[in-house]
Amino acid sequence: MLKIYNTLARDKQVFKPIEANKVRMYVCGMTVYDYCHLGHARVMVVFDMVYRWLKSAGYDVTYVRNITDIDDKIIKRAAENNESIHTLTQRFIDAMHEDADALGVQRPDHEPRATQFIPQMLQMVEQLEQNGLAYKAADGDVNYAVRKFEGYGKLSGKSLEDLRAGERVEVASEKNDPLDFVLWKHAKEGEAEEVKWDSKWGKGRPGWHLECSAMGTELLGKQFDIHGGGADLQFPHHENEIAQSEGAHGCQYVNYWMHNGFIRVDNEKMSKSLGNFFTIREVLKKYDAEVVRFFILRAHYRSPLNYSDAHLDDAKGALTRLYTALKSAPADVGGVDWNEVHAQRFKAAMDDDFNTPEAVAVLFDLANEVNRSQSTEAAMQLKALAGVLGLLQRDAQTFLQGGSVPEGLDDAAINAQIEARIAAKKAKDYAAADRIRKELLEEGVILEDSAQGTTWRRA
RNA sequence: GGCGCGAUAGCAAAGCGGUUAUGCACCGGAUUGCAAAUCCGUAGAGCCCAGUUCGACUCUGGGUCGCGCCUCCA
Repeated sequence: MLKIYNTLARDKQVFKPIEANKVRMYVCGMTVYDYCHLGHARVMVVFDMVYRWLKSAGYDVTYVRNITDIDDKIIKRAAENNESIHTLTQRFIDAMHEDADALGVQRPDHEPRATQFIPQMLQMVEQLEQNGLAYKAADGDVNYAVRKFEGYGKLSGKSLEDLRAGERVEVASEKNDPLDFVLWKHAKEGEAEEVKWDSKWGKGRPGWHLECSAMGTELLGKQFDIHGGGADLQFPHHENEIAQSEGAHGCQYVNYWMHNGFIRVDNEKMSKSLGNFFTIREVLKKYDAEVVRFFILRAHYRSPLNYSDAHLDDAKGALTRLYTALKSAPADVGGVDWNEVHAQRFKAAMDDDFNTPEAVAVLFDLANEVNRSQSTEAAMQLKALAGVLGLLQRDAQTFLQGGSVPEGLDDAAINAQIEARIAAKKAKDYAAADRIRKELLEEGVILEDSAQGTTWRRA
């Protein structure tokens, strides 16, 4: 029985899908004006894990992760680069897919782009206007009248009074209430034609919050099961989505809200604005993508996760132990035997709000079992179980010999040295054998002797 | 200022009202020509102060500290 921590209830709740055996979930994706950083990697990997676990549990899952391809920052960046927003966003969408693929993130069932759902967005604004929740301001923007929506703040736990009390310095605004947010931004002079769409309120473009409500509704319906995103989206983004969708449709929007914790650097949130971010591709130059995925999954998705080379090194060492246990595992291991004791512990952990640290601990216990018993069944079970998390699916030797920086000596050179060392050992010339081993070690190659012969891996 | 989250061994990170989390590092042993890998074993924890309880790292209250949101942010 799966339990999910629902931000709306601030508690773990038993998961009950709207439609038996079907799950419809939506995750806020990227605004594509730059390369993805590690924080984006965490969202992608975490919800990929959720997606995989739901499917593994037998659900028919429809997973939507949107792409914001129209937004102030995109317009600004495109102007700076003197290129069209389409060229800009397409480039970063491609880059995002490369990063996601590297991290073993499965493609969502739908990746809607905001610019392809403008009619649905306008329709929603119209509905909100009819329901008395939207108004056109003097500056031409169409805003959402927050105070007219009962229940505003139910997700973030903020009341309108609290929000007003905590208000920051507000720029001069045409809003009826400073907390109102924009549904439709009027077009400004000098803006490219490609960022303007016609509407009954005049030319303009959609507000960010509106995009997700409209795309979610279009692809998943007025009410769906799970909505995810980073913890920073809880307010105002998700709060506003609720106001829009429930205000327009009059029914509950989402049943379970999930929010992942941040990646931190030196104990501070990694973000564009703080400038302390590392892009995924930057990190992948130094660390194997599976190490990064493992690093993310060995922490609970709601906990903060500090990024540093030391922690990545630690994750690499741990993953190496798991792969070492799989050295003689067959390539094709088949499915998981869910009746086996480790699998049951694994399932219990995953069903408890996706407790991947606990699930990973089970993997280590199973690795110990594999090493002790040399059982092929145990090895197959380990690989199959890890596969549920999108881990350990490569050939163990490939992983172990790949190393973080696949450069230096090539395989042939290493094997030649190993042969030379075997000859030296046969001749009882241990000084020569040790010298070869030491030289290889200096090249980052670690030798391991066993009854079956000598194998090597990269440090 | 308002709202929320967290504090676990050297580092990272979970569960649990009483019985080994787990990984890395450390110590002892097995194995090895010596290593590495592996196995066996030891050691090491729960921010502070109260309370509840036969018993609290785990529950309650109060502190302290850290982080996040209240503006675009995954």
